[in-house]
Amino acid sequence: MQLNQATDYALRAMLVLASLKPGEVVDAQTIATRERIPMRFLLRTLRLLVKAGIATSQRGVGGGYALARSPEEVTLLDVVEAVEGPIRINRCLLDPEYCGKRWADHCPVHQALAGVQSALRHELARHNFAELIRGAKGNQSTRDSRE
Amino acid sequence: MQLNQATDYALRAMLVLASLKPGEVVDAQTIATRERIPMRFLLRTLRLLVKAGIATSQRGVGGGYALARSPEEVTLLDVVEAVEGPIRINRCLLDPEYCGKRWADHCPVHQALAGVQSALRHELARHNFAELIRGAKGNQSTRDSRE
DNA sequence: TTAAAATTATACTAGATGGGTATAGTTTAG
DNA sequence: CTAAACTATACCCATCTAGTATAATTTTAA
Repeated sequence: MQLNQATDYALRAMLVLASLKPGEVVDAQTIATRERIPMRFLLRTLRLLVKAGIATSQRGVGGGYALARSPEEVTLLDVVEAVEGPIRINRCLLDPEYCGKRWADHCPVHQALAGVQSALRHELARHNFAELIRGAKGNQSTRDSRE
Repeated sequence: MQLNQATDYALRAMLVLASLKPGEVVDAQTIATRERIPMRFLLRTLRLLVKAGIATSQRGVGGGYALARSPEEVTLLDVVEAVEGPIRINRCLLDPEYCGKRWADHCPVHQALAGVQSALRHELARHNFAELIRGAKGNQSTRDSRE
């Protein structure tokens, strides 16, 4: 029940991209240094973001990366699913084969988890990168993560 | 971003325990057969539930497992954390060492993820086993998990 | 007091995943 | 045509996952 390291790096890289001035690009080495991310690992991760269509890349001299759309239009969910694939909280939600066969649709565990998964995805989709770069001050969620 | 198989088994085992009449116990073999769970794996998983204090066990002839409290008082969150340990969506939420050192508290990614994690835990805590055994009909969440 | 029914406690294993590195290739500006 | 950048695979090792194996302990009851 944890996001992997690539996703963490991707989120921080996206934060850098979201801060760029329009038309500007930033190269991977700069991101790697600023965010203390292993270069080769970052390159692979950035490719996932490009493939998912939330970042763009330009090769050659003076090339680099940028956001594919405005920061408001990119959410945490976009990044998480770009790196890790679609969120499936339980494999029975992905492959009905796992759902005990007998119940399929009317399994109460399945139903409850579907609701939780949906809530999780909505929560991730609520945060966009415009909000994030505006900064953490004035954050609407002050609840302790430990509660 | 997925619950592991042990958790899935635990949830289904707990569903069996929640259906017991007061004073009744059920042995692991019965659960394993009914829920198609590998016996030895189930035994280990049940031990986690016992250690976490949400199930009780009784050894010897006629022994077995039961809920430690009423079904209303056991939530999905209890089971998930009993099996997988505390939910930490990102390791930076667990170990500040990972949080880039420079920002610590004022990292916007950290803050947003803390909010998401909190929402996830609350959502898991909303579902208890009394509700689950009452059945999936009349479920309050009909949202498609794919949305 | 012994046998059988049950849980407990470790230890092990094959395969997958996670996090990272290496090597080689392609595009592009100048 | 060269250097700066991204692209594409392939590889590596440590940890995790899911499951199995072996042995011990507790309890009931014949």
